[in-house]
Amino acid sequence: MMVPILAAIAEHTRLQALLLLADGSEHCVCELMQKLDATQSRMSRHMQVLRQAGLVVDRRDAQWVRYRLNPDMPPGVYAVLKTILAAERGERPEERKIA
Amino acid sequence: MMVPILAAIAEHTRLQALLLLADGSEHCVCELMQKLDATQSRMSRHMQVLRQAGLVVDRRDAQWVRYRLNPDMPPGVYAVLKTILAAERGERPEERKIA
DNA sequence: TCCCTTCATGCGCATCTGCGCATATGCAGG
DNA sequence: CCTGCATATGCGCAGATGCGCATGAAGGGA
Repeated sequence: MMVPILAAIAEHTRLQALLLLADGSEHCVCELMQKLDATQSRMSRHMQVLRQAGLVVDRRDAQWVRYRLNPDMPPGVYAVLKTILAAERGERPEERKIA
Repeated sequence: MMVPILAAIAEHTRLQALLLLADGSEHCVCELMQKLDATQSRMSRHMQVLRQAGLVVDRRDAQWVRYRLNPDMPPGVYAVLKTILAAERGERPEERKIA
């Protein structure tokens, strides 16, 4: 079940976009493409991938499309995303055994 | 930093192999290929990908090569792997906020 | 209605990925 | 040595992926 989700996250621009969206607020494509130095079509397509993976949701707001983390993300997926973003930021995880 | 690691995990056979290795013990390629219904070359190559990603280590033992989880995996990577495997197993994560 | 901004998408291309097939390599036993 | 088992790897191929370019579609304002 996790493979498509992981594949969606396993790309630099998409992971950076998720880091930006992890502040909990909405971000339009134009903001994301500026902050991540991506062309418009590239950014748009990456957001489609994240949307199809169920990681983000979008909302029309006048001529903008606002993206945010999917608030209905399954708990397991949410935990995975949180852990990945923390690791990407270089944060220290809490201790625990693997098995 | 996480993208190459996530890309390594984001493939069905490799994720299943990691689930088997997560019992903490060593497994030879012949065992993995049988349990995962994979051909020999396919299994061998997948294990190379996991090894190059730093997720597993291998050891020669007579004519076998024993694979196990990399005991020197960075804590952040270890936490990510643990969370992904738990999610793949359908386990419930502990609660926490994302940002 | 016309124009501008924002975003999505069809198309073609270069590259990457995963695979099977065949072959090479490493090791043990006779 | 020679044979057999376990594993790695060169090769070529089919499909997937990421990209730029151009265009379409949706909405706002004069």
